[in-house]
Amino acid sequence: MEAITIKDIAKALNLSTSTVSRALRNSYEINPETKKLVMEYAERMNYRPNPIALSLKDSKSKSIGVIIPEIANHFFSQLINGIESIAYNLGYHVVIFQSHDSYEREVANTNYLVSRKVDGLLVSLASLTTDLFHFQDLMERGLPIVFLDRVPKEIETHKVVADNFAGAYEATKHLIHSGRKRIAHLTSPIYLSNTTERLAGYKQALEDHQLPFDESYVKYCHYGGKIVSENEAAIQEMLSLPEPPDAIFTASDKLTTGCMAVLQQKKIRIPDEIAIVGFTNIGVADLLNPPLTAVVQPAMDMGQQAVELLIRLIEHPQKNAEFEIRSLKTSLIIRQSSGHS
Amino acid sequence: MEAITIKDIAKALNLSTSTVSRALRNSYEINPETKKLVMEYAERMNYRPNPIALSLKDSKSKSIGVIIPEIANHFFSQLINGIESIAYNLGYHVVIFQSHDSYEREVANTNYLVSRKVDGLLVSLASLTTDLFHFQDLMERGLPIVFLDRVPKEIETHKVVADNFAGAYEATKHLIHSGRKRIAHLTSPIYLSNTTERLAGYKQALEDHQLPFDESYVKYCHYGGKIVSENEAAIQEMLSLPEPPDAIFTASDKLTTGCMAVLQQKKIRIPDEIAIVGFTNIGVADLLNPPLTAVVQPAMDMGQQAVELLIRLIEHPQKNAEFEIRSLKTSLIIRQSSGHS
DNA sequence: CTGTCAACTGGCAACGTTCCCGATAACGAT
DNA sequence: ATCGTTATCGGGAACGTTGCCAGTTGACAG
Repeated sequence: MEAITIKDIAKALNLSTSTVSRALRNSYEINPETKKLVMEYAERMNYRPNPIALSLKDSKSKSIGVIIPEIANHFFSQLINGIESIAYNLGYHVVIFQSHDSYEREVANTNYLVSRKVDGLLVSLASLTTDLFHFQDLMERGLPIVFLDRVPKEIETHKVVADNFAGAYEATKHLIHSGRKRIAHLTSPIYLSNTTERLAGYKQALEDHQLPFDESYVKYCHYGGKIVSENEAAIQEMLSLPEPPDAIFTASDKLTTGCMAVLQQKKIRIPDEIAIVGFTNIGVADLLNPPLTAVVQPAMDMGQQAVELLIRLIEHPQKNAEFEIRSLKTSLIIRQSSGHS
Repeated sequence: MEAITIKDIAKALNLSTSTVSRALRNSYEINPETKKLVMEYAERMNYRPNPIALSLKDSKSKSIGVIIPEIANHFFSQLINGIESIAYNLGYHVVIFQSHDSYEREVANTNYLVSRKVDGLLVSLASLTTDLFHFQDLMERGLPIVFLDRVPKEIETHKVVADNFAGAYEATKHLIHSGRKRIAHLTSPIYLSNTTERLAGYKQALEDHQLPFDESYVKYCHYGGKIVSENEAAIQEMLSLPEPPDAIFTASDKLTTGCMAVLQQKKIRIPDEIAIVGFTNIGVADLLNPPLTAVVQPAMDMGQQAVELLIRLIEHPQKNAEFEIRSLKTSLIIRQSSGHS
C-alpha cells in the first residue's frame, strides 16, 4: 500500500517536489534532461498520481455520479453501459448509485456524491421523488446535472428522454389496428414525466381513432410493478369491470412482466383474451410466452448522449443557459403478444 | 459548491480548528458549552466533513470496490443488491465497476479503485482473466480482497460461491430421471472455477447413473453466450453429432437464453426434442416458452455474506490467515423446459 | 505563596499535489 | 561593470482534517 509519491521521487533524485511535478506534467520550464530523468524514474517506480490529493486540491475528481432507480432492470443496465462507454473514453470514471425508487436514498446518494466531489451528476428520478430541492440547490451552486429518462419539468438543464408520446401512440395504434377496442393502460406513478407523456400518447391514439378514453382503464402502480400485490390488484380491478379490456398497454419492464405473470396465473390467454404491448427493454422478449410485442427504447444511445451533454457542461460551463432536451425515437417490435393477424 | 469547512466554523466562533474538530467528534477534553456551541453552529450551517480530506489523511475511504463482469445480468445485479444492503448499514459505500469480461478492464478498474483508496475489494473474475498478479500483489500489500462466484484457486482469501457441484449434479440428475439419455453441457470457459465445478457435478451425476461421459457433448463458449455466433456454432456442432443430445444443461444466464433462442429459431421443440435446464437467475423464467427449469443461486445472500467477510477483514485485519470458503446451496426449480412428466 | 494538576484550548505538521513567487546562474547587451 | 533576459529550479502555501505537543488558565493542597 506504500504507493510512491512525488516526494519520494524528489528525494531520490535530489530535486524539489515542484520540479518533479512540473517535469511530470511536461512543463516547458524544465530542463529536458531533468525531465527525462524524472519521467524514467517515475515510470520505473510505477508512479501514479494520487487522485485523492488532486481532488482535495482542485475540488475535481474526473468522475461523474449516476443515480438511477435500480440496476436490476434491463433498461437501466443498458443505460449504464452507454454511459460507461463514453465516459471511459473521455477520461471520466462513473460511480453508480441506486435510489431503489426511494426519495430518502436519492437524497443520501446525492449528498454522498457531492461530498465526494463528482464533477457532475446524471440522474433518473426515483418514482417517489416529488421534492426536487436537493437537485435545484446543487444546480444553483454550479454543479452540472443532466437528467435522463425520468426527468423533472421544473428544472432547467439538459435532458435526454425517449419519445414517450410517440412510442405510446404507436403502441396503442398498433393495438387498435389489430382490432382491439377496449385498451387499458397499466402505468407508473402519475408524477413521473414518463407516465404523463405515455399517457398522453395513449390518449391521443384513442382519440384519433374515435375510441373513447375511459379513466377506469388506466391504473397507476406506485411501486412500478415491484410489489406484486399492487400489480395484481390493479389488474383485478380492470378485469372486474363490466366491460373488461381486450388489451393492455404496459408502461415499463417490471409492469409488463408482472402483468404477464398475473394473466398467466389467472389462465387468461394472451393474446386471445387480452393482448399486450409493453414499453420495455427486456432482452428475452423473444423467448416469452407468447413473444412480447414491445416499444423498445434506445437505452444505450440515451446513456451515451446524456454523458456527452454532461461532460460538455462540465468542461465548458454554460454562460447563457441554452439547454437541450433530446428526445430519442423508440421502435415498436411486433411479436405475438399483441395478436396481430 | 462553497461547502462549509471546519476552518469556517473556527473563524466564525473564534476557536481553533483543533478545538472545533474535537468538539465535533465529541472529545471528552472539550468544554461542554463549547461543544454545544460548535455542534449547534455546525448543524445550522449544515456542516459535512470532507471525505476526501479524510481519505487523504488516513488512506481510508469507508468504501469498498466491486468488480464484476457485467451489470446487465440478473445474477450479478442481485449480487449487487445484496452487497449494497449490508455495506450501507455498516457505513460503507459501494463503488461498482464492470470488467465486461476483459482482463485489461479488470486490471484498469482495480488500479483505479486502489488509487481511490477503497478499503477493500469484492471481485468476481472476468472470464478472460488468467493472470492474477494484479490481485496477488495487492493482497500482499495488505488490501483485503474477497472473491465471490468466480473465484481463483491460486489465491488464499475469503471466498463465497454457490455450491456449483451440487447444483450441477442435481440438474443433471433431474434430466436423467426425466428420461433423458444424451445430456449435453453448454458452459463457460474452462478456466473459470464455476465451469470446472459444474462440469464435475455434471460428470458425477452421469457416472452415478451409469451414463457415459462424452466429451463431444460438452461445449465451452469463451464469451459466455454474449457472442451469438459462438453460441450457434456450439449448438450446431452438438446437433450435427451422429447421436444428437436430447437434453442440454446450460451453465449461465446468457448461455441459457442464448441456447433457447437458437433452438427456437431452428424450430426445435423444447422439451419434446431437447430438454433444457439452466443455471440461471433470470427473473422471468416463469414466463418463458416453455417455462424454464433452473438451478437458482442465492445471489442476494452471496453478496451479503461476501461483504460481511470483507468488512470483517477490513476492520479486524487477520493476523494468522484463517480463510473461509463459503459454499451456498442452490435450488432447482422445476418447470416445463426439462420435460418432467 | 508556590507547586501541582486538571480542564481546556491553540499551534503545527502531515497526507500528495500544484502553483505562485522567488532565487540562482549564465549570458549577451549596453 | 551593470543590467535585463532566459533557463532552470526550490520554497512555501493551500486544499480539509486530525493528532500530537504545548500552552494557559484556575483551583486547590501543601
